[in-house]
Order: sequence, then C-alpha cells, then structure tokens
Amino acid sequence: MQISSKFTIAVHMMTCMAYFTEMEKVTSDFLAGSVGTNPVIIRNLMLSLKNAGLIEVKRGTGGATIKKPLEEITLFDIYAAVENEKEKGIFRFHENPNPACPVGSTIHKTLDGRLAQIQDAMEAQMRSVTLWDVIRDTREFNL
Amino acid sequence: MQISSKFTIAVHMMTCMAYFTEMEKVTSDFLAGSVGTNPVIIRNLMLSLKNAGLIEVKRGTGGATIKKPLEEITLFDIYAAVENEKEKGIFRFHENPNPACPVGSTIHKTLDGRLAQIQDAMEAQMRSVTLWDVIRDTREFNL
DNA sequence: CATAGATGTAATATGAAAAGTTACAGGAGG
DNA sequence: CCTCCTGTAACTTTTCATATTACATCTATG
Repeated sequence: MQISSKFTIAVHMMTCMAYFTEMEKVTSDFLAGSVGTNPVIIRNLMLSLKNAGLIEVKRGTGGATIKKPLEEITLFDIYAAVENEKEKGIFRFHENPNPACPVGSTIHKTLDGRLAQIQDAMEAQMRSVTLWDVIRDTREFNL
Repeated sequence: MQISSKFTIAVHMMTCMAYFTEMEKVTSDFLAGSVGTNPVIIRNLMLSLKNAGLIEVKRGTGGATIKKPLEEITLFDIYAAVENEKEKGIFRFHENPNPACPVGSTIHKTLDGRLAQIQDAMEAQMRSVTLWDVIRDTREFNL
C-alpha cells in the first residue's frame, strides 16, 4: 500500500498559500480548484494543518495563511500534521502470528526495532526539505 | 496509508525457512500456521520470492528453501520481491492538479525528485539489515 | 501407475480505509 | 441582515488488501 495523497495535497495547499500570498484570498474553494478535488477534503486538511500550528485560517472572511517562516517548515511537519497513522508506523504487521511457534512468538521483538529505524530514516530525509525549497522551485518554473 | 503486511509476512516466512531448515518440511500450510493466515496468501508470496530468486520451491513433494546465503539477503530484497507497488513509489499523488494554475502545473516537477529521495533513504536503511541479523535474533530469543 | 500431498492459479467474497459528496450550522465583514 | 466562508457531520462511492473456495497440475513414493 501507499501513503495517502493527503500528504501531497497538503504540500500543494501550502505551496499555494505561499505562492499566492497577497495576490489572492486562498480559500478552500480556490485550493480545491488548484488541487483538483473537493473543498471539504481541503477544509479537513486545513483543520489538521491549523491544529499543528502551521497555518492560520480566518473564519467569516475566509482564507488561509502560513504562520511560520517557510524555511522552518519541513515536509515532515506537514506529513506529521495530516497523516494520523503516523503513530501506527508505516508498516502494517500481520496480526495473528502463532504464539506457539518459536518464530511467530518472537517475530515482533525481532522486527519492531528495525522497522522503526527504517521509518526514522525516511522521516529524517523528510526533515531535510523545507517549504522554502519547494516554493523556490515553483517560482523558478514560473518565470 | 501503510505498506501492506505482505512485507512482514514475507520476512516471517523466510525466517521460518531458515529456522526450521532440516527440522521440518516448510510447506505453505506450515507457514500459514506460523503466520496466522491463509495458505493461498502464503503460496502467492512464495511465488514472488521464487521469481526474485530468493527461494526454491519444490513441486510435488513440497517445501521451500532459501537459495542464497542469509547474509546476502537484505530486507530490501524481500520488500522489492513482494511489494509490486515498488515501481509506483510509496507516495500516492493526487491525480488532477489544475494545469491552468502555476502551482498545479508544476507541483509534480517540484516534488517528484524529493519524494524519490525520501524513498531512497528508506530503501537504503532496508538494505542495511540482512536476514542473518533477523535469524540471529530469533535464535537468541529461543535459547 | 495410482495416489497422496503439495504447489500454481483463477475467481470471487469480504472488509476496511481513502476519497468524494451533500447538507447545514456558525462566524465575520460589509 | 446578507453574503461568503469555515467547521463538521453523515453518507456514498471507490479502491485495495486480505481471505476464501475451488481445482488443475506436479512429483515422490508405495
């Protein structure tokens, strides 16, 4: 299986917020148009990003803005904000290993730590990319 | 979303093959009993592992054995063997970014390389763990 | 050579999770 | 108070992993 598209959508959203700042009011409808999905999907992700302290959302008048310097927001921050299965880990484990089998009874103890290390490596790489890197490329491509 | 349990099941299977070598005939039924799943699931995974050159499966008489030295098989080899979405990448991308939007039209160019790097980091860590490491722990836990 | 015990494989069902949709209450500025 | 937007619940649709059933095929062995 794959990591849900909530992550890439959220990155897309934040890229829009940064790119269109001061040019457009970035509402859920506007974002839905750019991402190509439903406004409610966007609103739910806005909630997650807001709860993580990454953005601010105005009620009434509407519109979302980024709350922190772009170089202080990493892809991992966005990932952690929207991917709630973060706690479960990215690896799904089969649920009924046989406790009467010497392998089945120890497979978790044997693998859990190593799987966590793999996930750590992935997350470390995510931390090395900031939203500023992404925006810079976007601007570059639109000169 | 998460990576399917095919991966951990396959690791479990190969651990059994190594652990029970010469003690038991390791058939799909035997493995299904240790893993706690259906024999057909096991057989399909055996196919994948066989096609990747990791194991040998006897027809007729039955039983699977590992074809390479344990220290030459890494978790990545097993992952690549059974996870066919390997080519698709672990990140799902939203499918309809708006081509008329400066962000929507460039988001793929901007992100694809970085997402690949993240996946590479994960795979590199997977390559650092061999089946021998896993078996050693299993034996350790069963002294 | 017949058979018993395995694998190879297709077809289908089941279940869970992601994504999309509709609907509406509530806030805020004009 | 009217309009535009967010917050949120409820429900549907789609997709995919996992499980199950069924059967053809292979091979060692009695």
